[in-house]
Amino acid sequence: MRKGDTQEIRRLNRRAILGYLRKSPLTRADLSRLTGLAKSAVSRLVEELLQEGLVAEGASTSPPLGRPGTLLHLRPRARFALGAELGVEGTVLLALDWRGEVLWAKEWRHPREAGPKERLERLLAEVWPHVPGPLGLGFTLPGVVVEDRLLLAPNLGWRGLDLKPLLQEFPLPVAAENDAKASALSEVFFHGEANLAYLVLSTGLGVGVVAEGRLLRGAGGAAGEVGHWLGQGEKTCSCGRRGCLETELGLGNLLAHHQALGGQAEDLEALLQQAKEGEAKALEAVRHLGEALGRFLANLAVAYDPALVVVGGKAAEFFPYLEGPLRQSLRAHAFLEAHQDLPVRPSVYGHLAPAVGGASLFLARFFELGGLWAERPRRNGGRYEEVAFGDRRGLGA
Amino acid sequence: MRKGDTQEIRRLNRRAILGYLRKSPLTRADLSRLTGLAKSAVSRLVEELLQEGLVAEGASTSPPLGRPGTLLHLRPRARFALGAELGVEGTVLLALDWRGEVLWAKEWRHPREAGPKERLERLLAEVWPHVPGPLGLGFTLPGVVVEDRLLLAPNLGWRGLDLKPLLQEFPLPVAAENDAKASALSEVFFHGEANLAYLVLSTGLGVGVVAEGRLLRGAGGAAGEVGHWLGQGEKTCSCGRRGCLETELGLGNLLAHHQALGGQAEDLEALLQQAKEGEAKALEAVRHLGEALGRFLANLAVAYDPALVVVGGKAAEFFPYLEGPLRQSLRAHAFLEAHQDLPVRPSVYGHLAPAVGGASLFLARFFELGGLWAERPRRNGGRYEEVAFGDRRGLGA
DNA sequence: TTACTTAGTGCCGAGAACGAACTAAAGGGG
DNA sequence: CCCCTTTAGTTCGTTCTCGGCACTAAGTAA
Repeated sequence: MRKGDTQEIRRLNRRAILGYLRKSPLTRADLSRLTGLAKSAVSRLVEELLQEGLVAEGASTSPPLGRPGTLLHLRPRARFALGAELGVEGTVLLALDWRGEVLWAKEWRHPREAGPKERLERLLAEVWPHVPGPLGLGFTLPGVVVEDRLLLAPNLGWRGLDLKPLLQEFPLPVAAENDAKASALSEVFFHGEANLAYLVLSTGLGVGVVAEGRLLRGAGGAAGEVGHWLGQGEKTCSCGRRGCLETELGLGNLLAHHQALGGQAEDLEALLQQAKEGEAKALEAVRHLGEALGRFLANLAVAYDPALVVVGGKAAEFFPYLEGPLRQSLRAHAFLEAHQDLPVRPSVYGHLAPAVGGASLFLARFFELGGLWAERPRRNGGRYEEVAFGDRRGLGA
Repeated sequence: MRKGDTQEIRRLNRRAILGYLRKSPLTRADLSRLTGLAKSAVSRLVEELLQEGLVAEGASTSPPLGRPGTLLHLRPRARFALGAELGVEGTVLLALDWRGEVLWAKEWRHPREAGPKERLERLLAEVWPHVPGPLGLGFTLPGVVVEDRLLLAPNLGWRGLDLKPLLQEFPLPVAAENDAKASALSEVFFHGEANLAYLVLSTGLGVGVVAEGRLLRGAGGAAGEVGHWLGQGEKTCSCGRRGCLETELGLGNLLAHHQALGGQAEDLEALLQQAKEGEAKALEAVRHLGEALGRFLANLAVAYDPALVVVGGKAAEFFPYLEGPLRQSLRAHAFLEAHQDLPVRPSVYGHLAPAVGGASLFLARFFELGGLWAERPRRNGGRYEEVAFGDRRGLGA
């Protein structure tokens, strides 16, 4: 239950101003109208933001009548964050500014058997040259993450891992998050849709859900692990159970199905190439997957009722071939009319998406705090606390 | 993006004080420590609340050392709300105070073919004698409700209904909500668990999810319509599609299964009676349902990751017989270890639960506003706006 | 040149919290 | 019996932030 004082009011109003400026340049008068704040209050806060170098003055407006205003805009690269993905294949590290622009990115592969300690130490070595500067480092894992603990990551073969000791080695604030959840957050942060589901479909299947602008984490960080919905199948999943949806929809099964049709593709890259060339069996296998995905999306739609579904992971590359059958199947299976034309689009960041999501953890937090970063530094040793808005605790807390 | 001024500070701090007092009586000094507010600020706000009759002074504490404090508590029945359920069978109307105590309740049945206009007019007639007084009337429907519009209620046979014109007839603030969502809210409001799923299982199946104290509604109010997840079945659902989970788990199918086993029960009441008497076929049918429910809950757990599942609807009455097989099945099918012992319990309000949920819409809102009810009366004609905390819009809005 | 319109600043008052000093009310020890 | 310690609660002056009004600034139109 958050208490209020004058500093809290200042934070709320700075947040509002930065939030509007993030979308487009505005004059002080515009901000006063939009926020409902008095012009004098806006002027004062803007003056503060100018001093801090977060905001800059730009061109003048030329209205049909009256004195022209001075447009204010956020200064590009005034603040940025690092993001990393610890994926099954390798690691991606990048820097991202508040506009979502990737300032630089670096990737490396790793031995199959590399453990968490080894991989995080390599990451630490890569991060060192870039501090100080970034707001923080957010990194993602393909598994269930809660409060810097990794409960289970079947596709990495890791489980029950307390990351805190490793994270304390880093010379800047660090946060860990599930890959789908972080990706979902980056979508809402950069594209503004407050209700969406971000599907990560590669070997595994997971979804990050944002509802009313807030990430749905659940009590133990496991919300959205829909790859482990039990279906009618009988195949054994990497989690050890049988019949998980992931065994049907995961791209491993796409390859297997293609081979069962008599297709010749040794990996997904080859299969994708064949689809691009119009090879019939490849297209048929993809069509089959798209149909199953459409049915799955119909279930996703009634579970979370998103206004948008973003497809990420390796499946995003197959999207042009998946899209048709997927939409047709979704239309046929949707519960509500509104879901028949549920917008579905591929992720824009490609394979960088999870790392972008990681960085957006800190960018989102920065704007949530109204840019008051230096003034409240490193509470809890700099651990990131919450990205979404408002109290995490609710009515009964 | 909410702005802040001094009134907002006051609201936040009144909300904090009322929130703590709602749980137990406390002295001013306790409140100061808990909220972090200065003693003087607490005294001033408490004085205000005493004047308004929301809070009263009670006994003195007798600490081992120092001056005794005066305990403060919320005055029972100082505020209350009306709640109603427009169910398939009939209508329930009740009054509920902030402690969750049902002040009075009234129920009536209605002709099968009664339409929304007819039923709401009857409700209006029953409500008239009780106004003014209540904070508002929240009523629930077994269907998809968004912003006072009922999109679809298969089990009522209603669809695409704009309730606003009907609701404007009421002489107090009115809000409509899905039955499972409202029930879920009442659970979090009265029992304090911020992450839970409230299952309504009768003829239909739906779930209300609360995550971090906020109701999960989705973009179109359809989140949690899990009764319409498509499974492997082939039975035709009331929604017109085939294979909805509801056709498997709905209690209609329980009765059918019992009959298929050779059981003799003409309705659920009779079946329940037989289960109570230990009749083998009844117990077997219920066991079968419990097993399927356990599997379903494993899926629900990975979808929303609640810390608690509450079972409501007619199924709550079967809970003693469902519980064993359900837990066994859940344990066998759970994805995470944490979900193996996911607490599952029946709703405490019995068949009044949805109406209690309706009333809790207004009670929750009242506390969210820090008890500033009369001061912000009837914006939008008294329409209830949001129950959950903070901005509904998020990062990108 | 003047009237009008809109942008932005300066100043003061209001509301709220904070903090320090103070009073109130208990128990315990000499 | 008095005084000391401890905790509860109040009073009062200070600080912070916004709101509102008056005012200046900078355009267009007549």
